Amino acid sequence: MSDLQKASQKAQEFRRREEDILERAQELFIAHGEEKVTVEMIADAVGIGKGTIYKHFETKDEIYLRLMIRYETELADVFNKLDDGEDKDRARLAKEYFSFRMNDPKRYALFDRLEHKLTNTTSCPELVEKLHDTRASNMERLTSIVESRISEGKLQDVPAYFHVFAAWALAHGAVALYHSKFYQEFIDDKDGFFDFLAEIGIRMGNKRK
Amino acid sequence: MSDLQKASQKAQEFRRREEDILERAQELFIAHGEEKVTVEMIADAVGIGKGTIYKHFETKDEIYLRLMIRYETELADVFNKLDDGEDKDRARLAKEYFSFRMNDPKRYALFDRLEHKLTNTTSCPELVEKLHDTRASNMERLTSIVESRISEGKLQDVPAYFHVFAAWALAHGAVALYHSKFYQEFIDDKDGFFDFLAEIGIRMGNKRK
Amino acid sequence: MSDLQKASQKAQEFRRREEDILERAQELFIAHGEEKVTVEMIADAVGIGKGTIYKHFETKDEIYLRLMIRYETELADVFNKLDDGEDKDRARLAKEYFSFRMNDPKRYALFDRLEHKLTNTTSCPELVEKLHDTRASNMERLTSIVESRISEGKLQDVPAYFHVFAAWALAHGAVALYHSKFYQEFIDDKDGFFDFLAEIGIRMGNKRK
Amino acid sequence: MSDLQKASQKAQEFRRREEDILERAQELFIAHGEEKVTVEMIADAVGIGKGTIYKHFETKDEIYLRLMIRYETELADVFNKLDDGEDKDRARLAKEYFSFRMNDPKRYALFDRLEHKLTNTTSCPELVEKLHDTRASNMERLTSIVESRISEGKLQDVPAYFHVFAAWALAHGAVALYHSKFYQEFIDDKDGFFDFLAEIGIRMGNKRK
DNA sequence: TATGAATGAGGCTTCATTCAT
DNA sequence: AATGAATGAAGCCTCATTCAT
Repeated sequence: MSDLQKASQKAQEFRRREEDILERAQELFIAHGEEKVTVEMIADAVGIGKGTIYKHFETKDEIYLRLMIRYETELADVFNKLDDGEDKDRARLAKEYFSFRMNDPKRYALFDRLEHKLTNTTSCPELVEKLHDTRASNMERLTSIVESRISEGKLQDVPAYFHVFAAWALAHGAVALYHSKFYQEFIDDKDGFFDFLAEIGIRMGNKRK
Repeated sequence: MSDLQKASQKAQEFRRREEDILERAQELFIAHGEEKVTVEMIADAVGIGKGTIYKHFETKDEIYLRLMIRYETELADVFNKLDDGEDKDRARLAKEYFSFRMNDPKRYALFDRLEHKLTNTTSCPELVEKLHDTRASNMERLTSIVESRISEGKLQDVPAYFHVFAAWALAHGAVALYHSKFYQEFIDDKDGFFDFLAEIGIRMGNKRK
Repeated sequence: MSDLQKASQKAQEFRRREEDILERAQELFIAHGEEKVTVEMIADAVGIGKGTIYKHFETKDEIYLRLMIRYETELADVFNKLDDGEDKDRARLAKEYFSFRMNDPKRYALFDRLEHKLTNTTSCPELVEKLHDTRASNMERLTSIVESRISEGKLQDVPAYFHVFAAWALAHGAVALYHSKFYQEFIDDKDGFFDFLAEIGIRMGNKRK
Repeated sequence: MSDLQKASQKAQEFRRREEDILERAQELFIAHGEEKVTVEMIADAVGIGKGTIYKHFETKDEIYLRLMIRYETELADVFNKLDDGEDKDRARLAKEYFSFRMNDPKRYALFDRLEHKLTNTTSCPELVEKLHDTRASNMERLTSIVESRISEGKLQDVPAYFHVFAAWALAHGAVALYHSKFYQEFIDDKDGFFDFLAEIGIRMGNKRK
C-alpha cells in the first residue's frame, strides 16, 4: 500500500472516530441530560482517551454545535434524496420533513435545549454560521413547496413561511408534550391523539371555502 | 404593638423576601440562563447574603420548583377570578389561558427547561407533587370547558384533552419559535404571523362540516 | 412576693435552663457525634431560641468545656458523698470511681473526643483551668487512697499515681473497646469479658508475693 | 523504552503520589487535628492541585479510611516478616504487636478518632469491609498465639480473645494517657510509669498459682 | 432577657481544559 | 495522533455567631 493510501485510510478512520464520538455523545446527552454528561464519560463510551476528544473538537460546546449541524444536514439529505427521484413529489417532501422532525422526539428536544444554551455563547461563530446556512437552505426548500401550493390555490395566500412555521410550531409542541412526564399521564390514547394532531397539521393552512 | 402583631409582621416580611428572591431569581434565569446564574448572584440581586437564601429554600432546585409552582398558581388565580364573575363566560376562560401562556414567552421557555432538569431529580418530592396537583386542577378546568363545547356540537367529538393538548402544543411551539434567534430572522411580519397562528388555534378543533 | 424573691426565682430558672441545655446537648452529642450537632439542633431540643444559647455560653466550645467540668464535678460529688459517711471505707471510694467511669461509656467517649478538640483551642482559658483544678482534686483523693494501701503493704511500692493511672488506662481502653463496632463483633461473652477485665483491674497493682 | 514500560512507570509514579498524599495527610491530621485540615491544605503540602487529590480519593472520608487500612496492613506486614523466620518465636510476635501499637501514640489516637467518625458514615462500604478483613486477620494471628500459650498452661484458660482484648485495652488506655495534656502533668517519671504498665501487661493474664 | 433572621467565611467537590510524554 | 494525570476556577451548601427588635 502506498503512503498516500495509508494516509487517506488514516484520515478516513479519523472521520469515522469523529462520527463515533458525536453518536455516543448524543446518546448520552439524550439519556442523562447534557449537563450530567462529562467529556470523560463520552471518551469512555467511545473507548478512547479524554484528550483525544480534544483533537476532534475544541470545546464541549463544539460538540453540541456539530451535533446540531449534523441533524440539519441529515434533513438536507432527506430532501436531496427525494429531489433525486424523478417524480419530484413535493407534497411528499413536506411530509418527510415532519416525519423526520417527529421521528425522534428525544433527540429533537435535546437540540432544543442546546439551541438555548448556545444562543448565549459566542464561541465557534463559524460553526453557528454553518448551522444557520444549512437551516436556511432547508427552509427555502420548504417555503418553495408551500409557495407552489399557494399558487395552486390550495393554501391560504399568506407569506409562505407562515405555513412552514405554523407546522413547525405544532410539531415542536407535540414533541414537548411527548416529553412532559406530567402531561403524558393524561393522554391515555396516544395513537389517537397524535393522529388528531397530524390531521390538524395537514388541514391547518388549508384555504377556507 | 403586641408581641403577636410584631411576630406576624415579621412573618409577613419573611414572606415578602421570599417573593423577592423568587422574582429576582426568575429575572436572572430568564436573562442569563439558569445554569449561568449562581446562588450568590441571586443573593446579590436581592441585596442579601448567600446564606439567607438557604433560610428560604433548601437547594437551588427548590427555587426552580417553587418558581414553577408559582406560575401554575398564578394561572389558577386567573381562572378563579373569572369564575367569580356571574356570567361564567367559559369561552373567555380558554382565551385567558392562552393569552396567559403566550404573554411572557421567555418565562414560559424557562419553565420548559426547568421541567426537563427537574424530571431527572428526585429531591423535593412533595413540591413536585404540589406542582402536579395544581397543574392537574388547571387542566380539569380547561377540559370541562372543552367538554361543554363538544356537547354543544361546536368541537369535534374526541376526548376533551385532545383539544386542550393540541392547543397547548401550538402555543408551546409558538413560544419556542419566538425564542429561536435563527427562525426569528425569517419572520418579517410578526404580528401577521402570530395572528395567523391564533386563527389556526381557534379553528383547529372545530367540527368539520 | 418581694422583688428580691422574684429575682432569685428568675436566677434559679436561668440556672435550670442552663442545666437543660447542657443535658440535651450531651444527649445529642452522644447520639449523633458532636460535629453533626448544630447549635440550632440543641436550641430546638431544649425548646428555646438559638440566640438564647448564647446568653448562657459564649461559644459552642464553651458548651463542650462546661460539659467536661460537669462530669468531673459529678465525680467529685461521688467522693464527697462517700466521705460524709462515717466509716470512710476508702476501698469503696476506688470502686466507686471506676464504676462511675465505666458506667456510661458513650458519655466518657464523648469527653475523650472533646479533650482532643479542646487541646488545640485557646479560648476559655479560665474554664480549662477550672476543669484541671477539679480533676486535680479528684486525682488527689484517689492517690491518697492508694498511698494508704501502699503503706498497708497491699500494693506495690511505686509512686501512687502509677496505680491510679494504670487503672485509668485499663478503664479507658475498656470504654474504647466497648465502642468499636469492629471489635465488639468478636466478643461473644461480654459479661465474661468485662468480669475478666475487672478482675485484672483489681489485681494489677497488687504486691507480688 | 517500550510503551509498556512507560505505562508501568507512570502507574508506579501514580502510586507513589498516592502514598505521598496519605503520608502528608496523616502528618497534618496528627499535627492539627483532622477537622482543621482541609483538602486544600493537603494538596498544598504535597505540592499538587486540589483536584489531583480527587483523582486518587473520591472523598475526604476515603482518605481517612485508606489511612486506617494502611495502618492495619503495616501491622500485618510486621507479622508476616516474623512468620518468615524459622524459629517462629510467637512470644516475640505478641511483643512486636504492642510495640507497634505503642510506637506512635499520636498516630494511633488519630485512628481512634477516625474510627468514631467513620462509624457514622455509610460511604465506601467496600473499604470499610477491607479494613475489617485486615483487622480480622491480624486478630486471628494474635488469638492463635494466645491459644497456644493457654494450652501450654501459661495463661488463664478463658477464651483467647479475652487476653488479646485486655492487652488491647491497656495499650489503648496508655496511648490516651500519653495524649492528655492534663494527666501528663502528673506523671513525672514517664519511663518508670510505662515500665510499670508494660509489666502489668505482661503479667495480667497469667495463670494464678 | 429571648429571639431567629441574617450573615459570609470557608469547606467539599466537579469538570472542562491543558500538556508532557 | 493519543493519552490521562494534573489543574484550579467555580459552584453549592453549612453553620457558628451576631444583632436588631
